[in-house]
Amino acid sequence: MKPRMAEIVSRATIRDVARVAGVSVGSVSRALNGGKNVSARVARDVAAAAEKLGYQPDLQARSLRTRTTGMVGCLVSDLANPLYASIVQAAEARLREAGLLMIVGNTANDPARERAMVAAFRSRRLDGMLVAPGSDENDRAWRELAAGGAPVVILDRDIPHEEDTPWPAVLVDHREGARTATRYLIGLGHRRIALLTPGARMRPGRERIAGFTAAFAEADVDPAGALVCLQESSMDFAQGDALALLRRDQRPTAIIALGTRILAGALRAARDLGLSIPADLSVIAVGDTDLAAVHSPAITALRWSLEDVGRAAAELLLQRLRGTGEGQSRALLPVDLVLRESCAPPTAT
Amino acid sequence: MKPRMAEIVSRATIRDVARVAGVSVGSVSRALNGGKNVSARVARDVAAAAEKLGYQPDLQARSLRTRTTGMVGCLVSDLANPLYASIVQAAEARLREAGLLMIVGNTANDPARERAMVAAFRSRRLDGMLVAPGSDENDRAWRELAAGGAPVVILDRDIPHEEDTPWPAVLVDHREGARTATRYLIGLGHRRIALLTPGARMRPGRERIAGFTAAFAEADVDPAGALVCLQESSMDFAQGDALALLRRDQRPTAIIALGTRILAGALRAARDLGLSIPADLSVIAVGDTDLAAVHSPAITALRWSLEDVGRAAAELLLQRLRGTGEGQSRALLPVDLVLRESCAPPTAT
DNA sequence: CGTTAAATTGGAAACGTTTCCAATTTGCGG
DNA sequence: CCGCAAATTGGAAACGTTTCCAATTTAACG
Repeated sequence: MKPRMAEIVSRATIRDVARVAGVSVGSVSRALNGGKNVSARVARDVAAAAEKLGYQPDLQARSLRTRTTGMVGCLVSDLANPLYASIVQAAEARLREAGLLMIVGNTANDPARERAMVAAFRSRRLDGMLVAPGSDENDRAWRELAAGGAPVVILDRDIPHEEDTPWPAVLVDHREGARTATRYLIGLGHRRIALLTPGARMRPGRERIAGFTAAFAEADVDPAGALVCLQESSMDFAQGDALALLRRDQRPTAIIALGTRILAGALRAARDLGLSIPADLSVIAVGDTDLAAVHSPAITALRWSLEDVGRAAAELLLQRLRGTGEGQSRALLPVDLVLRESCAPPTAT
Repeated sequence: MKPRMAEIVSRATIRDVARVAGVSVGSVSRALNGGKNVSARVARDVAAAAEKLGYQPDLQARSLRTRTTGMVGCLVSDLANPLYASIVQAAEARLREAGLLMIVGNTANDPARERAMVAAFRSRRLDGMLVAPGSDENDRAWRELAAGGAPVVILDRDIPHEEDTPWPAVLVDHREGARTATRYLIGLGHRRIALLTPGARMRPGRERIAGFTAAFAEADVDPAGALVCLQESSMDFAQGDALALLRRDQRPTAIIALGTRILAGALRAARDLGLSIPADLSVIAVGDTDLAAVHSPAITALRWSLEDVGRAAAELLLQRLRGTGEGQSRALLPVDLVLRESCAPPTAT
């Protein structure tokens, strides 16, 4: 049954183009894609016919034949978190540039969801994946991932690998960042510093703790002053903990707090106790959020480029997809300390 | 060439399952999908074979046959903006629940990109789309969109429509929100109020301005006191404008400021001028961001549920996809005023 | 002009499904 | 046990591409 009326929505296929151009479908395909081995006459006629019919190839069908979908998946635990959102955005930008579409999935740190999404990605034959697993623990999902054959790039996580070939990954140097921040505070004279960060379950937290304690060790300061407080990433929770912390006899004179929620909780706790920043309490934010930049006083912060993370991840993935020379398989991005108004030497107590 | 070695990554196809189960491919398909018209024996054998081979159907191939991809597109102008990120996240959650994958695209308000993405979505035969265009102006992209035949849901925009059938859309009642906030300030005694919001180019801005002026009109207050300041969404810019505004002879005694950046600019300007909040200046935030909640004093804010927007949009789209009864085609979500500490009667000047 | 190599072309076979259709089997009532 | 309807089954035709292969045309060269 040939298309009859304009109202029929069914779109022009390559066969229609072939008919109109008076050539074979094979020639149309060659003319439109390769451009190689096709005479000027055919090229012209095919172009005209395609134009006339408004032909757009069905990429779905092409995928079936070429075994490549032009789509990559991206799995994060919390899309609404500006941290991830910026990374995803940057990666999407780079991938789109390369003609790829990005499929997002929110895992909410739920391993079951992670597995389900990985399965969905595999079933849809996605060309590759960007993933930021909710935990470093060895999840069945990541074995399946490896089994799939599609290249995978890990975002700021340490996924256990079997042989001596680590996963391609984009990492942020949280350890060095935390070390710098801590050293800075110690240099100002602080001896009791609290680090408020979520889970040691994941690489960023672990690295930060390592850097934090390393700074104490190398400055030869009593390590008892290094207070590591593991947090859930909720504002109320952080506020409660921070309150308890600041009410102690020997309260910390400085706080290093992650992200937006925990930082916010710490700031509120300080306010509730009438502690002024930086006179009574120094504060460093981990992650340069709007909140840190805009707060009064402006909060000194550890900053790394989320755009770079996303872009680097996309780049790494593209490299794998093209299979060109492998290049290097990991990127380690630097963390800077941007000095603002929230740190000062501790007042003698 | 049959698969020979385990190392060959090529996956089991339906034909392999058929061979192992000793039935035809048609039966396998029926057994695995419909389940209807299939004998117990075949069902058992097929299930066993599929299990044994680790068969997973190629959804790409299925799409070709069924003319449905199980994927929907989502186009926003700024994924990194928490406003959009939360909406996208909520929509993704609902869609995944329904077994659909979501493809995201960042348009950066660039009409060319919007068109390109729409074309890409069409070529990939996506089942539907969620879009938040960068402007309400009638863009060629939206005509193509309509032409595609796939259902489209608009996020908080007014896209011109031709006949009397408006686009399905999820809208937020910014007008009523702005009206409530303004009325509240007028009730406190304010007579000169500034509204800092970006572009009247898009529905939210337009609606806010309408609600703002409506509140002045209905309270019978001199409309000259309603100062609408159109803003770019940049902190520095907002700060400069706010400074100029607050240095006027008859400076506003209250400010309604959008989002994070503009609000931040306004707050900084107030601080620079030594105006204390709320004694010298009342402030209302449009959008309940972390900044508003955490600032000292905490900022009274207009709040609406981004999750609801995303979920409603997904729901509307699913409804269309299922073609069930059409239901209603637009949702209007409420805006609340959450009272905090940043508003007070103006001091006599 | 004749011969051979190179370039172009048409036709058909994939890719992995679903679904139609005809053929076969099963079930049931008499 | 027969006949007929219903249920099940196998085979093949799509879906819209790309790509292989053989056949044809064009080009090149002596």
